Amino acid sequence: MSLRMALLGLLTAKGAANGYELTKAFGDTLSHVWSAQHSQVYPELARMAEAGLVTAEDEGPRGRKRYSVTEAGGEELRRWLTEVEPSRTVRNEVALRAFLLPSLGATAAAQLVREEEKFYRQRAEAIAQLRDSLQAPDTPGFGAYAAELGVRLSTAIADWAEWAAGRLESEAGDVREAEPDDREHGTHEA
Amino acid sequence: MSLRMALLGLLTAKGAANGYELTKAFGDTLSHVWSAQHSQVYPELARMAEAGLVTAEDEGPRGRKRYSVTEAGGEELRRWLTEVEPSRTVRNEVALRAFLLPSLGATAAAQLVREEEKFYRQRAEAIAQLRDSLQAPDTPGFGAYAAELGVRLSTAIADWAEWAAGRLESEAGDVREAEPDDREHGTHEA
DNA sequence: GGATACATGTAATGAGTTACATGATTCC
DNA sequence: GGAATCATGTAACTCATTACATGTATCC
Repeated sequence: MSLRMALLGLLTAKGAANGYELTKAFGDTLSHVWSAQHSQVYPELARMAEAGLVTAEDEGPRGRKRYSVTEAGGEELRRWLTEVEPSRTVRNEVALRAFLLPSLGATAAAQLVREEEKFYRQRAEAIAQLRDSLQAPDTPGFGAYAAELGVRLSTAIADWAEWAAGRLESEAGDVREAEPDDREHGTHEA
Repeated sequence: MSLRMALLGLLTAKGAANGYELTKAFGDTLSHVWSAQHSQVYPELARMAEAGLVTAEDEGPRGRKRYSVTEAGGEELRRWLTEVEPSRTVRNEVALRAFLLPSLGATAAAQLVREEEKFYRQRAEAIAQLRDSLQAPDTPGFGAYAAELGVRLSTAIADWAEWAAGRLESEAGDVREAEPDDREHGTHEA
């Protein structure tokens, strides 16, 4: 249902739009929230029209179709938000990779998380910019709350990666230090 | 591939295990990282055995099968971690609902995010407890990095919800204040 | 003997990705 | 006239959920 709700929300926020425009939104503004390809969007819009949640106003310039939310569509969105229990299923590849880190050596693992840090630091900045550009204009608040959440989540991942990298690097250092050295015969052990 | 890698990782961490045990791990320790049902786990293990990533030692007490990672399996896990670009696709229902919030009134929206805050505050605490229980024992570090990330992400969501609720509540208050009052004709406007 | 947990599967359906396919308009 | 962008679809496949189906060991 989430894709359907995302589409209803987008149409509520932007007014009428066609599938192409909605698909683009999943590629830019909505990319840190939800994603979908056009091959998923077009059939879903057709099903939604059949269910009476949107109306299709056929045939603009090229074979395009302009969709708008119906009253039933708005109602359905409100119902979903307030009455349907959010899906709490987690399927987080970053976290999965974090879980698997110990199967790598400390050095390789540290390198990996350093890259994660860089990526999410950049993403946080990009979303922050988007959020700030969202201040006054068109739609009342749409995107602002999501952008704020995006910034906080990306920052949290980057901070975690920084912490993990530090830990792994010191671990790698310890191992190196603890290794026997040919030129010296240390008397203390780890 | 993620499910496959999660299974390889679990088997690396725990040593040999059967599908039932692995499925349970997705329900508790791994639930904030990745999830899967037994109907997905059993066929995947069979495919992995066929691909030579794990070996199945048939027939324990009840028709059970004990799986272990092969050398090829370990190699495949390392290869995936270091050479395969992580999937950055975001499909986050919390963020989606955040995006859709403005389609609700401020009061209803505030109530919703207060519930989110409560939920994620509790989740953060639960994972923190798991993390702390993970200190010394069995597997070297498995789970510790993921748990730390889980705590940070859950806390970030709870903090965001707290912030959003505050904002929405003051918005709701402003609206109420700005409304004309019968007993008084206010001279100042919002 | 009955409930609960252990243990493994398959089938139908839905959600999502990648690839195939087509055509119109606009900009240069 | 050719490239880029607009615009919409379908087909094959993979991944995930829900429901159906079956049987064993253990605890009380």
